[in-house]
Amino acid sequence: MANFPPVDEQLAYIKKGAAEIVKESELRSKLERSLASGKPLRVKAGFDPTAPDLHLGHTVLLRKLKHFQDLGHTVIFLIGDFTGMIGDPTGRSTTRPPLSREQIAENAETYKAQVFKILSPEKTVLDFNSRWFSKFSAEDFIRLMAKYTVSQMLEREEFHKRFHEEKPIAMHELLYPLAQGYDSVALEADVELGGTDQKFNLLMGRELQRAYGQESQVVLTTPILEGLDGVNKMSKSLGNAIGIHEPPLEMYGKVMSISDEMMWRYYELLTDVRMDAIAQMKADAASGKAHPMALKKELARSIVADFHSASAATKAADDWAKQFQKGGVPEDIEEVEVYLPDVMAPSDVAHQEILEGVTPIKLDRLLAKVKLADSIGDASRKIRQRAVRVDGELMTGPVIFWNVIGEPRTVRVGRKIKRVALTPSGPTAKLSS
RNA sequence: GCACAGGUGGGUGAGUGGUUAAAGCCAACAGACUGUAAAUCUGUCCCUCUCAGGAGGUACGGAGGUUCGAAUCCUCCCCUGUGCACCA
Repeated sequence: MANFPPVDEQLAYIKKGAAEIVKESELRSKLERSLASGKPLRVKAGFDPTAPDLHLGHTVLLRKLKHFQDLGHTVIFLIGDFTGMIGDPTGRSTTRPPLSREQIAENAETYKAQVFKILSPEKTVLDFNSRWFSKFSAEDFIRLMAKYTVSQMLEREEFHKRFHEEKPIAMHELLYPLAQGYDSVALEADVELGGTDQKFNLLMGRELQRAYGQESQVVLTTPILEGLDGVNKMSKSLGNAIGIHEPPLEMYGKVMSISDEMMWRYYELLTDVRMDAIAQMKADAASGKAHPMALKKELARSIVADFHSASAATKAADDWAKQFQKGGVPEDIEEVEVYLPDVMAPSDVAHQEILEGVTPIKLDRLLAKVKLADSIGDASRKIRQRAVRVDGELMTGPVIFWNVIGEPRTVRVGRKIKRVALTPSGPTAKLSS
């Protein structure tokens, strides 16, 4: 197991794409020791058990973890099932309900399925911080709290800001950084990885390790990836995320929707394209030598291929081109069935004769029913805004006529498309894709 | 516990008795433009019904009350922040 690359080589590999390393000199000496002893470094990263839906933003960190694995070190993937009960004070004050054993186990499985798309399962140690915290007594906690001071805690920007804005800070929120920091003590971590927004928590690990008589871990932060809006960090709750489990077409489309400016950052953080190659592309785009769209397509293809397959990526590219560039319809659209009586117009409204097999349908209800609109009112507005097409035909009124027996029809609202079939009876809410 | 300041739509933030479903801004959504993007312009942005002209129902922390009429006034309650608290 003692076949580590030379220290300088390792350092260079690790530094690529890292936002900050505290401290690099310590990392170097740790690597030197590891090389000499043949003992891999223990590299830790913690994850919140409440959000097992990973998105591309998380993969920036995972990629960096992978790099450590590539170098032969031990990666500890820590699920913060205990700290999850506290709730990370980063961001909004959404109180999180404690998770049950089953939920945690379930989420852990979900994590594994997603994370191992990037990390090597056999080189990854999966752990839970409830392993040590469930045995923590009130006394232990008081001892832990005694290691840190209130003013030190208030140095944290999040707390500092809220304190001065006279916003609430709950006691338990102060415990979060302490608990997370203690994880490093319990694991005797050599290195901890996290996003730059976690810097405070990561540094806490260093302080606490020292306080508990251990050598301090090295902290490596990774940049926070901006979401689709190009401004805020990618986050599911902000609705600007690309989930790694999303279908190829959706993923491809979302990547295509980022701004040209963001494209470089995505190239940098989400692909293995080298920095000089990215710089070259940037120059080509600026000089008109390469079309930004073509470069973005390549980016989208690469990302989809990472999480699905090369063939899925190619197909997504074709479908996407069909749907958005040629105004056509991709091959695999979600098909939904709608129970006819739910959307049938009252007979007195049908100011035309009902032909054989043709039924008047309330389009606004239909759109709301299949979730192409938020509500009936919303659907009604969309129709007025000339955003609704059925089988490519622009809809201008609330009532349409539908051949009940016919094939499913393609309903389009803006960029969203679904194939809708009516079922005359039996509320079979069948979904397929 | 006492005193003071606050609690408005997804976010911010106006509004202190009556065209206020509630300004402005942001976000979001749709249309035009485009390269799919960005920028720009236009429209929409609580729910339901509608013959698409409109009609009705909810909504400004919660519950009552005053009034022809309340987000706006009164009472009680809940929540947040700040100050007071010991040395008598």
